[in-house]
Amino acid sequence: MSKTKYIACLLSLFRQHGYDGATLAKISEATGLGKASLYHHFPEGKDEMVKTVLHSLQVFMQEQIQATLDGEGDPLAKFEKMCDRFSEVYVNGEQPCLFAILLMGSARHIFHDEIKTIFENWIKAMTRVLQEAGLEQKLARERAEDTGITIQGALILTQGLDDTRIFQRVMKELPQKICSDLV
Amino acid sequence: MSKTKYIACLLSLFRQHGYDGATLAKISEATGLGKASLYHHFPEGKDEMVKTVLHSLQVFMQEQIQATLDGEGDPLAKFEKMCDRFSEVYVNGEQPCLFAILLMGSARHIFHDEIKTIFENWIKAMTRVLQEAGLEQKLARERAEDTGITIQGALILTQGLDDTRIFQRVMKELPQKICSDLV
DNA sequence: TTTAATTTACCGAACGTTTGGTACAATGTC
DNA sequence: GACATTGTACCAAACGTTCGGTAAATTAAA
Repeated sequence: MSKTKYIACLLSLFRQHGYDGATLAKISEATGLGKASLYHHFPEGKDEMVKTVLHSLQVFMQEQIQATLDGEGDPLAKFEKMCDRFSEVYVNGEQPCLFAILLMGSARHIFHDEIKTIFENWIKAMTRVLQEAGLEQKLARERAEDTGITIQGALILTQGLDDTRIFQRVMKELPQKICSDLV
Repeated sequence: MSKTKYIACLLSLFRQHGYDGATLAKISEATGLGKASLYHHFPEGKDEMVKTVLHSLQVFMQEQIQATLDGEGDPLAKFEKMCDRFSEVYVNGEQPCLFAILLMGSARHIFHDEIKTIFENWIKAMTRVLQEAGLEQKLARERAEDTGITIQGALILTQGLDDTRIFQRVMKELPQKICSDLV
């Protein structure tokens, strides 16, 4: 199994069980790797596994989300593509967000800086789109924040009410809502 | 120390450290009770502690939030009062939401039903207000959901970006946003 | 009103289990 | 032969939980 496969496996485990819940025993079983092998690939242990997963998510955000936002096309099309990507990632709200899981977990302080950077870059990319579309700096930033808030909140409520229709509805309406008053 | 004090102490601990992070050792230290004594007050252990805290939060939601929404006054005033209560509870976004913490944690399945009920009752109460204000059933329900989404999302983003101004801004704007087109 | 019985609140010490992590020899691969 | 990879065995520390038992308050019986 390749390193990429291991990372995908780890991401799945951490999303399912959280940081504390994803024990080395479970990780060992899911990857098919013994403990010794896990420590061969991730010498610094569990924290390194999480950081590796976070790094791969940072790359995903850069290559898939920010690239889309910074690329060609009208704002509406960009946000629609962004929402499509997130719908895939979160499987229509069925799966939670690893960032939220880590932020709400016992090890939040260990990974906070990485997550903060990822969030900040994401919000900034959205802000840029809205500024280019004619929105004043402050308003653009606020609307970008509101977009992030909506997606994260929809994931929480979808989990809480156990109803993926909520996430699906929100993601369908979101691009229009962001761009409704743009020129 | 009274049972009420213990519950407040437990709530604080679970919000700070999460379900797994709040170990019996920490709980023992924070409450001043020995581990064995904790099992006198909560015979079923840690899970019972969480369930007791959840029950107290359910009471809070009923007496403070739903009572406000079901009471007298215009919709805007009701939602303003609701947002004020949440601003207190979450200390302007500095503190996370226990529901989100539990939903994102390893023990989510244990407490999911309780949280679902609390969420559902909250959303329903908001829906009622918006229906009485003239909104059609489906639209009222969706706007109530969006309100819950906004609050939960604001808490996540505030934690992630480590900036309480986000939560404060959102909570200030939210009541107007909900009621802007009501008769 | 004293005394006996019971309940309530509490705790130190230990339980068995699981945790993340390590040492090292064995195996595969170039 | 050299080096990456892995299985086996092991560890100390921490986990939630339970045990046996004490001190004080409450209730019942005399």
